[in-house]
Amino acid sequence: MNDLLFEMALPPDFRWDVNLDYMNRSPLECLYVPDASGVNRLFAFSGGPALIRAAAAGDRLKVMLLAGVMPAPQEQQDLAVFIAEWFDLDRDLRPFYALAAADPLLAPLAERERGLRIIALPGLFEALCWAILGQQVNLAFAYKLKERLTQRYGGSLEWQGRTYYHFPRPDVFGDVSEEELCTLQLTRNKARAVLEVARLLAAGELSREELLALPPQEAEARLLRIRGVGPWTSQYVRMRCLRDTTAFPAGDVGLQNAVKFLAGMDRKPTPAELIEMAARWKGWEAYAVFYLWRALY
DNA sequence: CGCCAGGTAAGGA
DNA sequence: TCCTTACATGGC
Repeated sequence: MNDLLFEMALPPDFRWDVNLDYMNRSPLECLYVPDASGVNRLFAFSGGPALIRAAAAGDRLKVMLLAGVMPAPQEQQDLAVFIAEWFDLDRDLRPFYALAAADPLLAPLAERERGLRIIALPGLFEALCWAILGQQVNLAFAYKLKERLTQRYGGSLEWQGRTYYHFPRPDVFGDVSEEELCTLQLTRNKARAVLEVARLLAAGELSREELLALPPQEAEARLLRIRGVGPWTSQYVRMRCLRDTTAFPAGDVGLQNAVKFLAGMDRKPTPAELIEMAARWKGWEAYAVFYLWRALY
């Protein structure tokens, strides 16, 4: 099966190969599978899972169904929205590039990575879990934790000798205990936080729509009320899920290392120093962070 | 073995 | 408000 579902227009200042390079940054990623020309990802539709492929052709992005159920018309519209958010297709990056060109740290990166978008995590549950799992552990381990969570509780579909997974839905954690998650080597705090987020989402006490409707500071405050969600996690979720370009995870050790490296410092900058520095990137702090992260690869 | 890793909560000055 | 400290485990 290789049905073309629809095509999407790609904006200026977008380069598919650069975004694919980003998606190829870790072979441990379990929620999508990029290759030389496109990316495959499993989605959960009402009729069951479907393996979707996105691949660029000129200034269009082709979205195909590789295997699984045919999504209903409304689901295809939702899919188009998801993909537009995933690759931040509706963003006009010209102001960011104008700002970056005059910035000593960003200028070389903006040139090297030109056309890179913030690759989003549009699902709030996935985004919160990914942030929680990534707290205070190296990325390789965080990917393994995510893979274990996904393989045990998510959905899957096999296609051409490979198994694809989608992230679990929050409601499947209703009867899961902290102890059970601890066997996957989550710490007790991570297990508790994941279960709490799952419960809030399943109960409708937290939703992406609600957060998107709030002013950034109030969305921030709502996220911080969740035990296990601190400043870094809330900023990270604003940046990667709510797609707030002003989010700035100042406590991020990857950001600290990137700035230390690029600025030739003999120590990591403090969060306060980074916040001061971020004044140069006003309105585009999240993009600055995303590009600065790329300096580490 | 020791240090670090895309932090957070809790306790105390 | 601004320090400490415990947590907890893999990667290198």
